[in-house]
Amino acid sequence: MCHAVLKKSGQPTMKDVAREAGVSLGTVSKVINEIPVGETYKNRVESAIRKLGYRVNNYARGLKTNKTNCVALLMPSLTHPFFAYLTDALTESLMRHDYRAILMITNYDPEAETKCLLLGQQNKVDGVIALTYHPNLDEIDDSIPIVTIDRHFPGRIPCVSSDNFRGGELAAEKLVELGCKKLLYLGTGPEILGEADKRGPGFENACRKAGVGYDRISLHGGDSDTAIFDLIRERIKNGAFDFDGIFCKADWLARKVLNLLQEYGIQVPEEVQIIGYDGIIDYATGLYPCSTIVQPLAMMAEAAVNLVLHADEDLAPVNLCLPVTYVSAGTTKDSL
Amino acid sequence: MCHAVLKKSGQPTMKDVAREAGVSLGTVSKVINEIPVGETYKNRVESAIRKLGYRVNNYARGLKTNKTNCVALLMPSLTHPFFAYLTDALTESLMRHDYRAILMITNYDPEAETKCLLLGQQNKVDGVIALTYHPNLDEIDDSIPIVTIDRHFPGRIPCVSSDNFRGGELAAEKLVELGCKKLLYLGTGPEILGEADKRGPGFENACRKAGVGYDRISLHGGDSDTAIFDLIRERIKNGAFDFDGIFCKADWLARKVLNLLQEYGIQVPEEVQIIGYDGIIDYATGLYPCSTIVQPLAMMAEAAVNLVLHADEDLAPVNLCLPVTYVSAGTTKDSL
DNA sequence: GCCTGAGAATGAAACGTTACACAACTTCTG
DNA sequence: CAGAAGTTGTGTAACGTTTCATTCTCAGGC
Repeated sequence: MCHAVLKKSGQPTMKDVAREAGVSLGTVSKVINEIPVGETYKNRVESAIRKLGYRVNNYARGLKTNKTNCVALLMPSLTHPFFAYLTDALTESLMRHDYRAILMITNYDPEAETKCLLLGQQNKVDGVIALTYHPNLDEIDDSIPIVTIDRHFPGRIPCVSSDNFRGGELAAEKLVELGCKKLLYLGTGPEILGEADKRGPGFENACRKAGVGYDRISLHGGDSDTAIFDLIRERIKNGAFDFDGIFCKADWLARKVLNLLQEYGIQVPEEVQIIGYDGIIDYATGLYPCSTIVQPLAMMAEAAVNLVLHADEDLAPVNLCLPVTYVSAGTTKDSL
Repeated sequence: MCHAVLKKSGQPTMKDVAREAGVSLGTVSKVINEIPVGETYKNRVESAIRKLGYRVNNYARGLKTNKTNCVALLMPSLTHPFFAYLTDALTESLMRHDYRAILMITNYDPEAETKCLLLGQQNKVDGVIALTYHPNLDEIDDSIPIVTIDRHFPGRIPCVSSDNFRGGELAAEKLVELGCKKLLYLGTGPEILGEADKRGPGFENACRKAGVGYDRISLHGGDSDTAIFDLIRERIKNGAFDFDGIFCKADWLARKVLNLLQEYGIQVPEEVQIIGYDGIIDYATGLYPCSTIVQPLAMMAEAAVNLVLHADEDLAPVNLCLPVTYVSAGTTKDSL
């Protein structure tokens, strides 16, 4: 019924709407951007938009306004549940704010991280939320705001993380409270690279404060490093495994250790209690995988999004540590 | 040392490069797009680009060429490991092809699905890869190619999935081969909505062919439907649970059923054998969560990306079912 | 030596928006 | 009722690219 004038091809543009409504381009623009405009004009434009099925072309708009409503998300991988859940929360938060998420997977590769950061700039994203390891920030100019998660870079790049130090403390406090006499930390070495590495110092701090003995076994490679398990096996065989409480830097690690101990007939939590970190509820079982320190995932995502979207206002605290909580779930005596 | 002429603000543009190199805009464009150009000119332009740190503005380019090198990814959620792994694979595949992934989370909400599809059009993505349930396709014009995963819509929208029917058959065949006499399928009802629902018919087909008895208990709500577990409990209590082989529509369901059976002291795999579907290796344990039918995730991602990027050439088979494999992992007798 | 044609760089016109200066019209005010 | 002030819509110039018709240059052929 409504035979619009044949266009060469493709979607209708503002020009078509203006012609259809018998108004100027500027008026159409105002209606679209919700700038007050006379009632009659507004109605005419709106019905023309409906009739033609007009939709704003975000690329033209982005070119003109230099604002794209896109944020790049840099993640090492989505196979790690923490990253997957975080990405889910970040994306949903961005969408609520009427932003789009451009997802980039870096595979823990510094070169890829740098490349993605540059790609973000080229794509004119309004900001970047990055969970990275060693990007080369020298190559990145400061034309777009960057917010990191779990990684505090020198300079003024804001960082969002859970309160890792406090999380470590909390784990130690709980284990002591539950009767442990000799504790073990399984995590990264003493050198602090990311915020997550502060779990160890927090743990050790609380151990000292409580006057309880502790030791550490360090993962040196990435998550695929298995040397740590051989070390534990060794100690168990030699009778040198005299710990009754273990804090693991992540839940997946806690699960692996749990399996390993059970392999040797060591009862958890009766003989050894284990606390992990992350607190991602397992999709399969609907349960926490182990007793754990829970990161406030939704809060972290929301905070990161807010920081990156309001980066210009720079009333931002540079390093945001959000509160963690302890949850008992099977690998500590309080869950019996 | 190199004091470039002060620009009003922001990144250098092609115009700046042209001025710096003493050539025309067109020449710069050619160099950038790798269109042959005289050696001297090329060198002059390239060093000007390096000197100024010029980067293409993808928004200007997109406006002009109507090609954005972006593909929208519609996912219900990233908390389901299958979706997370799939998104990971899709994103990596897209990046290899020099495309960006715009991630959209729909939360299984048809309205959100429709909205995201429209948003994709407005954002001028070059295509959409969608794992959706009930979007309102009427509102979507065919200005951009859509490829679905696990969901075959009437019309000419190509669909990529694992060979769900064959997967169901395979599960039944294996259970029979391992000595099962009475089988059970836990999955969706007989109505086929998505490709995944064909696991049931495949299973039943193989059961009939093998002449072995089978039954079905259907999940009616989404993954959060717990009625099915009550039903199983009921049957166990009544002594009406006489199955020795169960095929579950997903690994997470198999895990839950496994836990439930163990709760009642039923031995797996000795008394009852279980096979799931998906085959996502658990990050925590590094193992398959149960004996399972493995979907060819990487292949599916690659296929979906190829289909969406070459949609115009339309030599595309409309419904692509990729081969599945069986893996034994603890819940069947062949893993003892 | 003139003409033709190939090859190569140029310059202007888009692409679909927004923003701003301006014009046209109301509405007050004294 | 003239003029100022306030509204409200119009038209045009960008934004940073690509594209294509055009111009320029230089050989080669007759």
